[in-house]
Amino acid sequence: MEPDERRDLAAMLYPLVRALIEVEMPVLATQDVSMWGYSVLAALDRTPIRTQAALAEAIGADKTRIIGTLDALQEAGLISRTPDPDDRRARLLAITDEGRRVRRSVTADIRAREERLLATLPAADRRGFLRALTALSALPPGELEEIAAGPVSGSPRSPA
Amino acid sequence: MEPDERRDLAAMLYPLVRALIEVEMPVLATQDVSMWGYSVLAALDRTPIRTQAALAEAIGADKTRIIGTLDALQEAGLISRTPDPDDRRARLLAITDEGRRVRRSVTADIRAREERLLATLPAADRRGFLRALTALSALPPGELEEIAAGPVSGSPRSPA
DNA sequence: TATTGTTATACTCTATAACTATA
DNA sequence: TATAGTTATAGAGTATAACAATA
Repeated sequence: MEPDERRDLAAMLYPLVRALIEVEMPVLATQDVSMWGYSVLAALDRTPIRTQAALAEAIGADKTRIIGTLDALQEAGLISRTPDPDDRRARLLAITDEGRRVRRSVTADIRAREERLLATLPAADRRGFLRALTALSALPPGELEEIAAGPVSGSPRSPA
Repeated sequence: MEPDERRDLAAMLYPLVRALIEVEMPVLATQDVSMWGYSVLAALDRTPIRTQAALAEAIGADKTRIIGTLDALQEAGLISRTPDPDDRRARLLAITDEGRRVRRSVTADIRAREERLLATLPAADRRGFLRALTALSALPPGELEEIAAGPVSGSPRSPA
């Protein structure tokens, strides 16, 4: 048996995500939200956030990059963005009822499409795939790279 | 039990590929090849290809996009690019011995890093993950999108 | 006329730096 | 002075169109 006759993970995963994004696009279009807009709605549906920078970090984006997205979402009434009375520099971010409705609708549609895909896999592989994916994506930022880099020699504490 | 309490596949996979690419970058740098350069070497190591357009298609790129990559690879002596005597428009593409060496070296290093990552997963999940990933990435282009879109009503043949 | 490879152009996405308003 | 948000600028990556050589 040659168990290692496989392509690199990135080589397999890269086209896969591109295809999955293609799948999501028409769903997002029906509700007039962008990919990042949907990502913001999903994050705020889990919990409100106190600053835009924290939100950007939470969804793996840049604080300058999500501003247009937030403008559009607010304009569409899907999120609220109110200055914090205690610190008027910050903007308190929360999802609205309408935003929640849009988010739930999009998620349900995407989930249905994903399930059709996953249904083509053997049950055991499907379970393992989802469990592995959940575990890997739950790693804190940078942790995956560190594990891949391997164990370091020398004392791990007090570098200077 | 609520088996569906998970995030969207793309939401989990997107940061994962970004992290995996981060992992590959330093490895590629040691051999002075780009991501697309490595992709080309991997494709040509499987089989020589008769035209640049076919190569581009094989690695999911655009024929105009890989030209600079091919220039660099040829310049570095990692591939050969000779006009086809039978059709002087076409360029016969093949990997060189040196290209093969570079490719093998990069793959071995990347594989070692990936294995450290996969070692953090339970064996059953790891197997399922790799099997599912292999199956999904083996789908012909566009097939995944079609499966996700679901069954169509109406006669599937002779659309016009 | 059609095709292969190439070059030129534009468009999208992202990253960096500079600016404002609050603290 | 430091921080949250914003705007402006530039860079990378990608897609589209036009072009030269060959068939």
